[in-house]
Amino acid sequence: MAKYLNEFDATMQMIQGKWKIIILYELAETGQGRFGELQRHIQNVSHKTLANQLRELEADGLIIRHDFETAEPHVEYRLSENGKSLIPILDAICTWGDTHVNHNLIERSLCDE
Amino acid sequence: MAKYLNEFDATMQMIQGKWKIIILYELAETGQGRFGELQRHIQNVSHKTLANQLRELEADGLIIRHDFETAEPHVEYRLSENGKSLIPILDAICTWGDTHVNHNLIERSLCDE
DNA sequence: CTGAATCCATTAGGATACTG
DNA sequence: CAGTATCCTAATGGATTCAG
Repeated sequence: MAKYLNEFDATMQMIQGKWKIIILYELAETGQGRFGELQRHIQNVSHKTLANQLRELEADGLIIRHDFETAEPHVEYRLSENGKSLIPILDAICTWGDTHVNHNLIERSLCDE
Repeated sequence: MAKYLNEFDATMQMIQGKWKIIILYELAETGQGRFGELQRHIQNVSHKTLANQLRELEADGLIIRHDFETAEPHVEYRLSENGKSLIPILDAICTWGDTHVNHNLIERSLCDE
């Protein structure tokens, strides 16, 4: 059962990162997006951080970067097949959180106020 | 689709942490374990870090801590129902990693050597 | 045995400015 | 527009020591 821990860690490395899943979902919904579009849609992400996360996602083979190499810089990102196959996993995590996490959060938020 | 991102983050917070999943799997396999047993079975984890991760898992409701309160300190940890319900998700992540990650890792390890 | 406290190294990520 | 470089802060986790 625990013999796939290396694969677990490798997968976690890929989806850990404050904005990576938001990026993946954004690309899953829109099909593709330019750097500036992503930055506008994903509020509060800094320029540098978005660039970092995109590079890591690309290095991990989850997204594909297409540089049009025109005079006016134009780059588009989209999900790779690997990236697409990850979406159901992300959905499963969201669903688990929705049914198991909320109550904990509510209890805690009462302590915070 | 992306409306559960808060739940995603909350779930990720719970399972991020260098040893948390190893702890969860260990408890899933053995049923329960004492602090010292966990430290022996999980090689390379420091005393403090194991204590930290156990406290966080307990605070998140994924494991249950039972203090026998005997003269000779005796504490056992086991999965809560929430913790058990998370195992299939972890398995799904492992399985995805097994079928999608390995090749990337192999390609990279060639670069490292 | 279990766990808390202190000190320290590493890393992620934000702010900003600069390049092509 | 897209990307890089520098500086800075907060959080993670390891080593060690102390306490019940």
